[in-house]
Amino acid sequence: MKEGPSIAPIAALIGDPARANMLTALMAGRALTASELAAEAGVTLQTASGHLARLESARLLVVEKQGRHRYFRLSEPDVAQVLENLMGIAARAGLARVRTGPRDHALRKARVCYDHLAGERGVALLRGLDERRLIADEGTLALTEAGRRFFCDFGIDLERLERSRRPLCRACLDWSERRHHLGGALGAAILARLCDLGWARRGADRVVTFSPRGEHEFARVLAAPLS
Amino acid sequence: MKEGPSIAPIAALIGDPARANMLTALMAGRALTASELAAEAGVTLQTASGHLARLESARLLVVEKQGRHRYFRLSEPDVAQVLENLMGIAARAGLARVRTGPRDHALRKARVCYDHLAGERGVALLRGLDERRLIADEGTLALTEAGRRFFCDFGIDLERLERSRRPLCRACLDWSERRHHLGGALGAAILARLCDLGWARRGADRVVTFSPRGEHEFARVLAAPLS
DNA sequence: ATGATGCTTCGGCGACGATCGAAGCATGAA
DNA sequence: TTCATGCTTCGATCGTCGCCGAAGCATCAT
Repeated sequence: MKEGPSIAPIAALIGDPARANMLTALMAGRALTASELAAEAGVTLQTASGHLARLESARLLVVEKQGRHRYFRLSEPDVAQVLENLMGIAARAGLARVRTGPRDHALRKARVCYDHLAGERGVALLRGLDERRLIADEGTLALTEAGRRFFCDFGIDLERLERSRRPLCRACLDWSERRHHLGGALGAAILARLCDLGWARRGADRVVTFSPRGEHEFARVLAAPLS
Repeated sequence: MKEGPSIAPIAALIGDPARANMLTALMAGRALTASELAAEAGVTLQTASGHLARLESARLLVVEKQGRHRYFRLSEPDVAQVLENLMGIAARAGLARVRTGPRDHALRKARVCYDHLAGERGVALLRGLDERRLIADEGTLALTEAGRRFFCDFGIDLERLERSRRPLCRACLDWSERRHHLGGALGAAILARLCDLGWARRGADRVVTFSPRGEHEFARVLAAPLS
């Protein structure tokens, strides 16, 4: 009846539990096969196949064929962003999952949000960069001169990041902490570097685990103490 | 089966056409009555009543009673942001509304995105502020010293804005332009000031119309030429 | 070839939920 | 009080869509 693109079909697509589970699983940033996604969603393969076809034709997912496998991943970062935003709203509405096991604790501590660090550690990272004046948070985020030097030393190729179309720093709202963590190209690069250095490791799911030494170094040079 | 808040119920709520129409109507930032929303959605009053009750209990909407009327509005800016993000995805999926009338053109030109300016003019505004070095866009947005002085002269109380919890500048993705426009507290304040000055006027729907003089002044002191 | 694996298509079943008519309950006006 | 308006609740209907079993295609291995 009105104007603008119609959001209902897209939202309805996300609104089915099986599809939502698949999309959530893909927020870890890895590409998964149809069978894996069927298991994640708790449905049979033929049901999952139908769902995936619909998600793909709506361009929420893109597919890559490799032999007999079909690997699915989220098509664009903004899809991940919508999902993360929805989690924030769901958390406020009190729609936490019933099964809140030990993994849930690990998730709140440190997890992958599409391709950057989220959870307690993600929030501590942003606060640490702010307190160290490596990033200026004047309502929004910008790299300082000191920050520029620091990240070059830290082993991140800023020039390459800036040539991409993606924003360098982006404040991303954390559903578990209700505060911002660092997204954008820099956020992704930092997580990648943490893994390269062996300070952290990305698990099969979205959980990020720190090594003892990594935890120590992370707190020393990057993060703020937990508040 | 997994972890984190479950997004499916929230997305399903947005995924019904009637509810989506109501939410879209509320993106204009005004509070509307149940009857008005029923008309927007094209359903009877009793159907709308049920929808609204569900949207409220999920905290997507808040209600305010005034006499025999119940005024509904979006509960938080992040709800509006999810809706705008969904529009972006829907636009990419090619789900434009069938009825693309003259109002659609007006909407693409200038519209309200929750409480700030969007559309061609909104994008031109952000680009103009950037080119004039009033806002620094180093991957993300921050007010410069020159910008701080400018907006004080322009009649915006920056100190008040900064005391609020809301971010001052925020890049908001525009579904029609596929580029960023300015949101956040400053974005909202600028739109309000444009209306105070008589340069622009907010219509009953989301359309923003500029006066001839307002259009001229807007282009002179704020916006960039249309690219 | 033969079989195994990964995935898709088809058909039918079942359930959830969107819808509206009718009745009920408030609030405000005369 | 009496009536009108705005909204909610109830009950019943009906369409849509998610689901799985079974069969059909691909691709790869032997």
